[in-house]
Amino acid sequence: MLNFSTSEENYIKAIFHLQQDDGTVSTNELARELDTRPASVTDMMKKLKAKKLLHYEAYQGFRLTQEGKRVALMIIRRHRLWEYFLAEKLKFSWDEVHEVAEDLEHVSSKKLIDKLDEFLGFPRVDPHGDPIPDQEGRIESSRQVCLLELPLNKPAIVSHVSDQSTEILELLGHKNIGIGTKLEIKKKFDFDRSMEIKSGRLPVFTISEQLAQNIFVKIG
Amino acid sequence: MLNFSTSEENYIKAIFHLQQDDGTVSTNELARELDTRPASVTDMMKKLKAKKLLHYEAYQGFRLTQEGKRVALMIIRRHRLWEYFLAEKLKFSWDEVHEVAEDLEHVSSKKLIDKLDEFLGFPRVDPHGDPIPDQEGRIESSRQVCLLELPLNKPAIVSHVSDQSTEILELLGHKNIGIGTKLEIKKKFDFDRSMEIKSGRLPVFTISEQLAQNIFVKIG
DNA sequence: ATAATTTTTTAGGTTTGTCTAAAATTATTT
DNA sequence: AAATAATTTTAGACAAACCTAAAAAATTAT
Repeated sequence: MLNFSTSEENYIKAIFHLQQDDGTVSTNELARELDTRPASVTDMMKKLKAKKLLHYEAYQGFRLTQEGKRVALMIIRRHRLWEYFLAEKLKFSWDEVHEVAEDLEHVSSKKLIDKLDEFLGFPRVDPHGDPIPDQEGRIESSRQVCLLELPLNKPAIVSHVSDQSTEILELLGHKNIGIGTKLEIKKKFDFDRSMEIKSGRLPVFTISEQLAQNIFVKIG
Repeated sequence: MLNFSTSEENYIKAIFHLQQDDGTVSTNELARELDTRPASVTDMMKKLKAKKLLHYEAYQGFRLTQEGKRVALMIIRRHRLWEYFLAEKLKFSWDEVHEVAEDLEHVSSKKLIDKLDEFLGFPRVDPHGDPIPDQEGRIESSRQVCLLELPLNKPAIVSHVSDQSTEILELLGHKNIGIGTKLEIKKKFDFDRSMEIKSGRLPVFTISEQLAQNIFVKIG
């Protein structure tokens, strides 16, 4: 079990997130995601290829090998366990955990992470509703659907918010939507794809297409 | 409040430990402590001087400025809080916590550390008996004494072990000595400065001068 | 006080991870 | 299919943090 630098780990994680299933990732895409330059991406891709973490031929894009995916899942495991710890034990608020976990995830002691997992009671999802990979890298694929696709009047539970910017979190906070919120769609408007939502005993409120796009729910 | 690299932090911490009170630290000393080369030390000393963390003139040795000490105490605070967390919450054994804390201590979110402190109940000493600096960098100076200086038949409590090598920890484990162990010296031999120790209801046992040198105790 | 030794610094090189600018390749338009 | 545009890679630099080997300064011994 090799060890990787913080930088290498950030690249691996970003590729994992960009390549859903078997898609291929482009240099520009990855540069944008990591806020770096395409030339830097190419340099790193060569290094990760040499370490057999990537399938990569010049100009053809890249995707993780099995080994690369395994490494990515371990980084994600660390990240999400720390997020859970920060929210659950240290009482960090939902929107603060990500940044701190970005640092903690690079501390790579396996024993630390497995003992943390045990201490936390083997949680299955992090505070954003994302599943936490187990020691073997296995991940629970929960059948969740984008709020845009949720049928009218079907109760569902918010399980994930894909964008994690301060702006979206502020808006969600204002509308009292968070992971675990139960809601249903009362009306959809074709004109701007906005929708009216009913949640608990709050009065019905409206959300925009852009917002709905970033909210994912689990249906019973 | 500036941020420092892992490497800078390790140098700062090592200097703090080598300069008790107002002593000055030499290039070779520090290189030995950090397992690096004297030339590398000189490079870093220039950098830390430029950042006003060090008093340093070529060939004259160095010591931390007030600001340097403040930074050192914050790193030590992080290190010891994580050690406490690892031992107390994650059930790491005494001799495993140091290595992992070496990594965790470089995650520099102040909020993280203050919340961790609170979560742990504001512990005053880490699992090795070393005091934990508070948010302001204040440290409890407990009046402890080296076992070599403890008078005969005076009960004392083990509060600190200065060497933390696996070898010494193995020996201490074997003799059932740990932080918090109550003991007293029953006999001292001038020939080799070895001593006979009585602890709890165990039979009297002997320890060498080298070992006694590394054990510190608190006297009632 | 001078010579020998030790310590410390300088000079110059390496690796990792980044950058800019230019060249090569691929994709898109006309 | 050729020209234009976009993407990707190469070439060459730079900063951080380390190294070795040689020079400079300080210390110790004669």
